[in-house]
Amino acid sequence: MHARGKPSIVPLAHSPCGCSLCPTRHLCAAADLEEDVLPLLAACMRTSLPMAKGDHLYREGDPAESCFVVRSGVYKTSTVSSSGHEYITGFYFPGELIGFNGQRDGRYLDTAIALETSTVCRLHIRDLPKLWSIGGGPPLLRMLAERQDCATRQQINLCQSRADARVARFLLESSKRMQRLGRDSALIPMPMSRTDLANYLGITLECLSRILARFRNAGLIRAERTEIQILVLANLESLAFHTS
Amino acid sequence: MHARGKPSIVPLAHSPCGCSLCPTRHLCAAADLEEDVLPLLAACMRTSLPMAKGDHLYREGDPAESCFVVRSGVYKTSTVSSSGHEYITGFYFPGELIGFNGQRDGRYLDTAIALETSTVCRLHIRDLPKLWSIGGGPPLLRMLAERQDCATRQQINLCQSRADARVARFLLESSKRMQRLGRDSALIPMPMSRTDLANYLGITLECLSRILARFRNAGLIRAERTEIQILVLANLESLAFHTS
DNA sequence: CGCACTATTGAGTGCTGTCAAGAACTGTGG
DNA sequence: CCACAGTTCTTGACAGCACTCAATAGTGCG
Repeated sequence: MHARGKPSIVPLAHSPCGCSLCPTRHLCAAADLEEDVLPLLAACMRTSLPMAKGDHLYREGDPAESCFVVRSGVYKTSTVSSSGHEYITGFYFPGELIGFNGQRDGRYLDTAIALETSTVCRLHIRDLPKLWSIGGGPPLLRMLAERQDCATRQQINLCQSRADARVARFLLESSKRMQRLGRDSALIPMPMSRTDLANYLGITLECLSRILARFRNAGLIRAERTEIQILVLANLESLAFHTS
Repeated sequence: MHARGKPSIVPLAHSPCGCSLCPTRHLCAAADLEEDVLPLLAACMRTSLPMAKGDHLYREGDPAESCFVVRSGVYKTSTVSSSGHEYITGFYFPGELIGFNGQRDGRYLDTAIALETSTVCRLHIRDLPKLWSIGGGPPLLRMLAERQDCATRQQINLCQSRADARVARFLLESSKRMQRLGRDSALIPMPMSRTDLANYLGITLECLSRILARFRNAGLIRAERTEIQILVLANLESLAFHTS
């Protein structure tokens, strides 16, 4: 139940981050701030050393002294119910906030794990006043609202009883994410296992596998182990919003 | 599609709120602040006049200049997908934050409607710095994290494919809410229609009706139109977490 | 190259969605 | 207080889809 697959807990040592030079600064709070404020923002944050696939950023129940913004790579969060079942609650790409739920009662409510070599920018909670004083308040709130919206969209997706609609919507959602990152919006990276994705989508592994096969046979996608290419966006969209 | 059932848009006129006298002050940000700071908190907020059942607090797409804390009554939020289908995204009881998603891009992402005679405390976004300066920052963040957690829990609930488990978990979740409000945790108010609840739970109206009947026949609950009484909590819990 | 893990494919059962009808409730007006 | 109409909720029958169990194929790693 308490799978301590890797030794390292919580982030690694942190080096100061040069927001001005960060290739992903247009994705996080830095996007809302003037160029000359970025050094001040950098003084509030610390960039982690690269974390390896499978490393824990934090664990459910750990004291929550920080929240994080993904700088590179991908993370997943999961939580364990009282019945012992594990639920994947989200995937996080660069520019996305992670670990804020710890502010509810001072302890993280989920576990965050890197899905590939990844880095985060760490914001210590005690530095929040400093962040606020340099005008970082509104951008932080914007990112919080974004995270909220992401959860709500997934909530809506899960209300669709049809499994193929869920998968289609996941692909469309991912496509928008890639577009936001300035990447090819037709090329969806799949760093997570099929098991994790099925769990996240509330369907079984077998069902997901079948649906991907169906999509592939219909010529809608080209599905590989670690990435999916969208070939016919329109058909995917009609599937995603098909009532019934 | 654009159902303007009621004339009044956004809140009604606001009167200053006396947080010190508020019967629900231990549920919102006021709970984290010292007694002598409450007048300062009150200066940041405005309490609405009572809103009638069916009144809109705000509508999807409206400019988002405020967020709200429910002071009394119940609200629901809903959003309309591109296909025109409506989704109920949440129910909000006293002390719960609502309308914050508007901070993502300055416009509300959902529509909020009162389910019974209700009031809210309004926080204007331009007053956020003032709120922060009196120490209201951390409590606000706590409430944001709470809202986030609520969405995540619902997301997890919807991952359960079994409809009876979803209903059982909704009842348990509601029970905890009542406990938090200091009410009878076995008495779940149902101000929403069965249609809205089924929508929220991602099942059909008929299925929800059948499950409630099944629970009732099994002696687990006493189901009325506007409230449900939990009779055997343990059995409900075993249903909620029954794997499969 | 062999092993362990992950992913795909197949067959059968059960639950939920759909369609349809009937019952109960709500609010209005006499 | 009652009658009535509209809405909301409950119950029934059937079909389709996703889950379960089971076996096979593929992948990554030592």
